[in-house]
Amino acid sequence: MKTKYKEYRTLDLTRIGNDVQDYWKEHNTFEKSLELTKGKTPYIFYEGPPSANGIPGIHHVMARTIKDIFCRYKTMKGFYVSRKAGWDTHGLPIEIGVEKKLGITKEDIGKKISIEDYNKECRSEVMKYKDLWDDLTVKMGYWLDLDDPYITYSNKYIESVWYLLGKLHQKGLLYKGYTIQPYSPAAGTGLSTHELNQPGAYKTVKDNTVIAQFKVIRSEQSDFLFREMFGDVYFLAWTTTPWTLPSNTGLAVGKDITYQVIRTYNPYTFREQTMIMAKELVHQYLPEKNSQIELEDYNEGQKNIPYRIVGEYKGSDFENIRYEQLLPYAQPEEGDPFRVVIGDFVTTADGTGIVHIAPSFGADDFRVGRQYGLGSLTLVNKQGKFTEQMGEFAGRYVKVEYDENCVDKECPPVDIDIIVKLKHENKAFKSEKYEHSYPHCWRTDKPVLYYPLDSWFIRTTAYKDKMISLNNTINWKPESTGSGRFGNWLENLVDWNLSRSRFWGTPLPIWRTEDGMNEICIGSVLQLKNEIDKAVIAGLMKTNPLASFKEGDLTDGNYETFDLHRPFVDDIVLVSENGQPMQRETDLIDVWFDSGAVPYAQYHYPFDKSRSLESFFPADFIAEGVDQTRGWFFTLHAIAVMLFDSVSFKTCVSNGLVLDKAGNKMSKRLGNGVDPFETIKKFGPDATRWYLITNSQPWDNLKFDEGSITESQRKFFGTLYNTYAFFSLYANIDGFSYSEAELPLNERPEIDRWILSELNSLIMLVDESYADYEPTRAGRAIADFVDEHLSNWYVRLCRRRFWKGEYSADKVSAFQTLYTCLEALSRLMAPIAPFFAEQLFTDLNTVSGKKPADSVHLTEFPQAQPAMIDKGLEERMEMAQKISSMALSIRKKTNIRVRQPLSRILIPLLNETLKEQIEAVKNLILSEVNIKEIEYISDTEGILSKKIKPDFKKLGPKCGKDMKMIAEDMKDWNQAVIAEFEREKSYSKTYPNGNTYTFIQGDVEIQSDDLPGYNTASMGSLLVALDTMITPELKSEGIARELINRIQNLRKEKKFEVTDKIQVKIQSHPDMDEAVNQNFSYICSEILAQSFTLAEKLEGVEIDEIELTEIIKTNISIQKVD
RNA sequence: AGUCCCGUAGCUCAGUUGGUUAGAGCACUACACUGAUAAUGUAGGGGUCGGCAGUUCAACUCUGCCCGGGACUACCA
Repeated sequence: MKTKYKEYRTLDLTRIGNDVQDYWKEHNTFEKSLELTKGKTPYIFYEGPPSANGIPGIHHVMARTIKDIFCRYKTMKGFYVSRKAGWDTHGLPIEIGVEKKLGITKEDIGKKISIEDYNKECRSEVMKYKDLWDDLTVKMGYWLDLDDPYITYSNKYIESVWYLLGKLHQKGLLYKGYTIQPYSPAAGTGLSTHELNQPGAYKTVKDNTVIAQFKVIRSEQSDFLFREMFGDVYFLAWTTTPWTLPSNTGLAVGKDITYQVIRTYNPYTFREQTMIMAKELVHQYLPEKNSQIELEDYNEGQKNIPYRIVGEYKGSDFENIRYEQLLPYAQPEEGDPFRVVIGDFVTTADGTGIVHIAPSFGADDFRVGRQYGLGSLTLVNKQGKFTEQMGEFAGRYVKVEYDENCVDKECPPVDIDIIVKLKHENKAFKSEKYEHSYPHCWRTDKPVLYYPLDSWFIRTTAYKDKMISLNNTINWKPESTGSGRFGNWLENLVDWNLSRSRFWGTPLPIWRTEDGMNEICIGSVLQLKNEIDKAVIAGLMKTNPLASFKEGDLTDGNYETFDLHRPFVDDIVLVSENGQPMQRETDLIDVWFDSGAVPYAQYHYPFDKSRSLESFFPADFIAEGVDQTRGWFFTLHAIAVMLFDSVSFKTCVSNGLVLDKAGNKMSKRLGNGVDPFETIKKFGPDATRWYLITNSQPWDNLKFDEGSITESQRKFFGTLYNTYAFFSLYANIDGFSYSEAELPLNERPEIDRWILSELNSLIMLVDESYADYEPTRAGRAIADFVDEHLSNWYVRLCRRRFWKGEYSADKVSAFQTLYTCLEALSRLMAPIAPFFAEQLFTDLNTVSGKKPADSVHLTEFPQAQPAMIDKGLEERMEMAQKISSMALSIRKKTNIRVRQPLSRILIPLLNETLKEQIEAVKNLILSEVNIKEIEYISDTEGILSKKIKPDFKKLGPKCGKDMKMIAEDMKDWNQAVIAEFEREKSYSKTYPNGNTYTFIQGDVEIQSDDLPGYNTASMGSLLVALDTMITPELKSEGIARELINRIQNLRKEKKFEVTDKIQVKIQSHPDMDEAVNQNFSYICSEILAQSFTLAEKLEGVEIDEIELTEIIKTNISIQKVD
C-alpha cells in the first residue's frame, strides 16, 4: 500500500485514457468483472453487429457509449452482464464494395468471375476494418468480448438461421408469392427496400401525365349515368405513367368519396361528353365561371368550355360498372377486367379521385386487382420494353432512360406518343407535365419500375396483433420511438419480403420440385446431410459433400469441412418423397434476418446446448440508433414474436443522429464527418463520452462541437481534478490515509453533514437515473454536484480546515468527508467516464485500502443512506449561499472589497423559522463574506418597507377574470394596509366592478421591499442589507488582511512549500504600522512567520515592493527558515 | 405523401402537474477573490420561447394549422 496520494502536474485526460487502458489489460479487469459476477442474475444484452467493411464514425462512439454505460452500471449493481461482440458480414454493401474493387457489375458474376471466387472476395473484404473497429472499442473504453465474436457468415451462425427458417416453414409462415416489387430494368434485377433508401435514390423528375377518359358501357348497372344523354359517358383517371395505360384492367374509386357527373365538351376533339370525377377536384379543371356559359353557346376551339353538373354520387354507387378497354392491344388471360372497383387507397389529394389500375405495375393495383379478380396485363418485358403485342409501340422502351441510344441525344418518350394517340381518339381530357419524386436505381441512376416478381415471404401479418401487444410491454427510450415510429410501423405491417437475388448471403434453405408441388426447408446441417444421402441413393447426387460432417460434434473443425454459401448449396439436389429431384430456390435471404437472429445464432442455438435459452433470451437491454427502428429492432421483434411468443428485448434505447456543428448530417460526400480516433486522442475518451452523453438527451440529435468537449473537459473534469489535487496536497502533508475510525455523523460539523447529505441525495438521483435509462440526467447531476456543491462551496469554505492547525478531529472529519465524496463520485461516474473514474478511485484506494477491489468497476455501485440526507440542512445551506451571494453583490455595488471586514449584515425576519435556519449556518456566511455579525430585524420596528404580491395559483381559481385587476391593484397597497392585513390575517376589498374579495394568509406573498438607509439586495422573499460603515478598527484589520495576502503571494512566487516557516521584515509605513501591531499574532499565524519585525528602512536585492492599498506602498523581506 | 423527433440568448442546452421578472454554461465587457491558480466569484449587455390561431383568469408549457431542420417509411395514381 502506498502512503502518498498521487499528485499530478496537470490534468491530461488522454494520458489517463492510455494509462488506464494499460492497467485494465495488465489486470484483466474486464474478465475479472465477469468472473466476479458469474452465477449472479444475468443482465442480458445484445450487441448489434456493425459491418466491419466500413470505417467507424463518431456516431458509433455515441451508440456504444450508451451500451457501455448500462452494462457497466448493471455490473456494479451485481448482475452478470455477458457482452459478446459480433459482425454483420453479409449483404449488399459488401457486394457493392467488392464489385467496385474488381470493377465488375452484377451481370459479370457467373460469367467473368465465378460465384465461388466472388464470394471468396466478399469473405475477405468483409473484415477489412475489423482491426480498426477493435481498436476503437478498446480506446473508447467499450467493454466487449472481442475474442469470441459471432460472425454471421460462419456455418454455425447460418445453421441457427436455417433452424429459425425451418421453424417458420413448419408453422406455414413461409410462402412464395408473385408480387410487385421495385425492379431496375437497366440493371436487370429486383431491388430491396434497403437499396431504394440509399441516399439520393428518390429524385425529383418531371413526367408527362394524362387524364384519360374511360368510356362507360351502358348496362342495367350504369343506366343512371345515361339519363338525358350528352355524348358518351366517361370516367376520368389520371396517371403519371401513361405507359401503364395499355395494361389497365380496372378503375378504382373511393367508397365514400363524392363524385359528380358533368356535361361538357372534350377540349381536344370538341365533342359533347358526360364525364365523372371527384367533386372536390372539379374546379381544378373547370373554372367555376364556365358553368355560367350556356352549353349550347359553345364553339369549337373556344377557350372557356361550358359545363353543367348534373348528378352527384358516392363511389360505392359505381362498383362493378364496366367500361371499354382504353387501349385494346391485348386481353388478360384470366379474370374479369375493365370494371370499377373500390380501393381504400384512393384519395382526392390530386388527380381525379379515380385511379387507373394496372395490376402488374403497382402494389395497390395488384392487391385490389386480385381482390376483384380483374386479371392483369404485363405488356412490358424485363428489359423495360413494350412487348410484341403492343402494335406500333412494340419494342420501345417505356422510359427513354433505358435506351442506350438516347443517352446523349433527346429521344421522344413513348408516353408522349401514347398521349397523342389518346387525344386523337377522344380518350384524353388533359395532359401536362408533373413534378414528383420517383425512385431510381442507385447503381444505374435510372428510374425503377414496379414489376411483378416471384419472391419468398414471411407471413408477418399473421402475427401483427401479437407483435403489437407485445410491443406495448417494451420499455422504449424515448417512449415515442416505440409507440410512434415502431407502433405505426407495426400497424401498417406487410409481409416480409425475404428474397434477395444476390450471391453473398445466407442461402434460402428451400429445395423444390420443378412443379413446386413438393418442397423441403432444411433446418440443420445434419438434416441436409441426411437428405443428400437419400439423393445419393436415388442417384441424383454422386457424393455427399457433407460426408465428413460428424453428428453432434460442435467443434469449429467439424463445421469447417463444408460451406453453406453459394455456389456449393446450389449444386445440391435433393429428392422428394415421390422421387423427383428438388433444386434449391436460388434466392438469398434478406440480411436483416441475419441480424434479427442474433439472440439465438450468436450462441448457435439450439444446437449448442451448453446454455439454456433463458440465460440469453430475451434481452434486458439493447441500444442502437433510431434508424434501426424498422431494421434491427423490427427483425429482432418479429422473429421473437413469431417463433418464441416473446419480446426479444425488454428495454430499447434508440439514440439520435450525430450531426455536424451546423446541424447537417455527417457524410463522406460533405467531408464533415468526425474521426473518432482523433477526437479520443485529442480530448481523451472520458471527455468525449461525457460530452456525448451530457450535452443532450441521447435520443435528440446532437450537434457535434469540439468546443463543447473542451468545455466538459475543463468544467467538469478540470474541477474534479482540482478538487482531488487539493485533497491529495493536504492529505499527503498530514498523512491522512483514512486509518482513523469513521467519525459519526453527529460529531461532524454542519458543513460536512451538509455535503454528505447532498452526496446521498445525489447517489439516489443518479442511481434512479441509470436505472431509468436516463444517462443524461445522471451525468448532469454529477457535474452539478462537483461544480456547485463540492468545489465551489464545500472546498471553498473548508480550505482552512485542511491546512490550518493541528491534526484535529475537525481536520480528520474534513478529510474523511472529502474523501468519501471523491470516492463515491468515482463510482457514480464510472459508467460514463470509466477511465478517469478508475484513476481517481485507484489513486484514493491504494492509499486508504478501504475497498478490497483494485478497480472501480469491480466495486458495488454506491448505495444511498437515507439517514444521511437532511433536506432541512440542504435548504439552510442554500440560504447561506444565497445570502453570501447577495452580500457579495452589495460589496461589489459599493466598491468594498471582500478583504475589508464589515461589522454587520442585516436580515429582516418574515417568519420565525428563518432565524433558526440562518443561525445554523451563520458562521459560514460570516467567514465567506468577511462580516462580523448578523442582525435580525423584526417587522415591529417599522423600518421595513414591504410589498404584497398575489399567489396566482391560489387566487387564480378564486378570482377568475378579476385576477389581472387584483394583481395590478395590489401593487398600490400602502404600508398601512399591508400592516393591517398582517395583523388581522385577512383583508377584504370591494373593487370598482362591484366584486368583493377577502384575501387570507396564503393567498398572497409579503416581501421585504427595502431597508431605507442601507444598501440592500434581494432574491425572492429574502432581503439582505449591509452596514457599510468602516470603523478604524475594521480598517486596520482590512489592512492586515491585505498584508497577509501579499505575503502569501510572495511565498508562492518564491516557490516556498506550504509548510515552510518564514522570517519577515517589513518597512514601516505610517498608515500600516498600527494595523500590524493590532493584528500581530493573527498575521504571524496566517503566514507561518517565525519572526516578524518592523524596520525603518529596508534595502537590498532580497527586498520586494508591495502595495497594500493605493496609498500604502512599502518594502518587505521574506526568508525561509531552514 | 405519411409517421415521429427537434425549434428557448451569438453558441450548447435546462425549464417540474399551465401561475406572472424565462434560467445555466460558453463567448463578450468590467471588477474582484484565491495557500485549489491554465481554477473561481460578482456584475452587465444579449430573448416577439419558430409563426398564426384557439382553450384558460393565466400558455415556453395544452390543442389545431403552418414554417424550418432531421429521421424513418412509402404503392403515390
